Amino acid sequence: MHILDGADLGADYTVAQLLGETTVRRSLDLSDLSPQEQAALVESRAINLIPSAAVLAEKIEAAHAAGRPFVVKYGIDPTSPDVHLGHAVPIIIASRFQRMGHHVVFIIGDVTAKIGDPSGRSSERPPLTDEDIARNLSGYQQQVTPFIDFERADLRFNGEWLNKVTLPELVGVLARVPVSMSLQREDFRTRLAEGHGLSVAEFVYSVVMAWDSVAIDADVELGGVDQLLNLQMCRKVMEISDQAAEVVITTPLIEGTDGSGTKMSKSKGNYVGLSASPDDVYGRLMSIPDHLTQPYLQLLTEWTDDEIRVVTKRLEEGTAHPMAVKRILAGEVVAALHGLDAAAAARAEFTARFSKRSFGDAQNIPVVSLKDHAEDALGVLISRTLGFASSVSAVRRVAQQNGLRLIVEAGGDQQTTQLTEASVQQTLGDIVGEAGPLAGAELYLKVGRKVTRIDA
RNA sequence: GGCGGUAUGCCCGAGUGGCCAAUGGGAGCGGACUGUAAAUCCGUCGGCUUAGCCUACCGUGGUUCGAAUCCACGUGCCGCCA
Repeated sequence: MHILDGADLGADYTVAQLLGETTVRRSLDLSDLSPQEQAALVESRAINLIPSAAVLAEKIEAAHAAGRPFVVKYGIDPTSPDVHLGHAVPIIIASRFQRMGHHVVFIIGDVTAKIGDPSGRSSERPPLTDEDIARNLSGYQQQVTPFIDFERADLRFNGEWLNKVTLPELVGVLARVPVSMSLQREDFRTRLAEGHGLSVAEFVYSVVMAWDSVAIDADVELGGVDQLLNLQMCRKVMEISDQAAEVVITTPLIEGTDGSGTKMSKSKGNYVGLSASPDDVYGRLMSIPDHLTQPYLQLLTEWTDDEIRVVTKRLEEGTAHPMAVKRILAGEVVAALHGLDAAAAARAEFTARFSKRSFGDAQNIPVVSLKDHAEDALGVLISRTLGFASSVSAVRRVAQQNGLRLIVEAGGDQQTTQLTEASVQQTLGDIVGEAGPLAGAELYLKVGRKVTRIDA
């Protein structure tokens, strides 16, 4: 994108133009790329590509020559109802395969979920029930819809074939899989060494999921790097079953928004949910440390390596502001999930609320009606009604630490009054009353970094 | 099945009869500084009608003027043996 070279990356119109271009890309047809170009495009975002990009290109060519669909497998573990940006990384690769004209098959592990993928686990995890699986799956498809065209993809439950596997079949395959292959895994060895449980079911998990690859005769399988060992087992089992081993592609795990160096995960709270609101997605991305901007751009957008290089260079030279680039990233992700208009709106909201610190322009602030809550004690209102704090004591603490403020905004002017701890017990009506006459002014209540508007 | 160990606040982890709402670290929260950054510094971190009161150290009973701390039983987890 030529715009990246010279333009002011902080300007709204530049960003709008840029996002417009990348949005077109997200649905761009890639089927006219040669097999080699396709392989290279995929390789540029992968950590492992086993055995090689050349083999991937050959397989694409062979499928084309034989007039059969080229099958890309992606396994969904229906263990959590929330999908976040970390999951989006391989999904985006799947989207590219789809746009290259290939056949993406999502495998929903209804049977394997009952075993529980042991990868990276330090202890056994509880198996899921059928209800869990159904609930988790229902949200999944909806959440990845921005990336995947489900009209053209397959969604299959592995119970379809796994429920029919006979014991002799299973034993037949297991007999040819060396135990050492699983024992080499560090996570298993650690668990055994530390005396944590490891069930035989978990031990053969990878063999069971490999059955999926055999069942659909996969050409390629995608997964996060944490899946590498499982994916290699898929290759092994396909060979045992006299099929051509699939090409394994692993994608990086993105670091969490807190910059702690650990991967994005729900349990650490350092994630951006795909179903989050535009403002939330934008805000969470703005809070990532600067050094994550570049990897995020690479893994979550359709930017080319060249484009990322241009921006990185400008950052080093100081001709682009780190925050401006991060705002573009935030816009990219919001545009992907919610569309261009939402991205522009989130950008404007962010500017109004945090950069100009004028709340009048901000749209999505919670509102409290003075009429309805005049008799409510402030502390109760903030903790119960607004949910800004976990308890009245917490509100009290914020007040003690000068975080509780009443803001009167009239025209462009702001007047801030610090509220004391005593006011936590006063009613909202009394506090507003003390602020004096308010003709034509807007009232805001600030609790730490959270804000609410008070409507007369 | 036998023997031994262990169980503390969101997490890790001190505390072995009163000075314990409980040391320390992490997370969280607030303030300063900023780009709602990051890093840093300071503060805070059970609840409530907050100079006070209430509920808490796996559960239930007990000893004691007084227990997170001692005893009994139960439960979970861990180790060794079978």
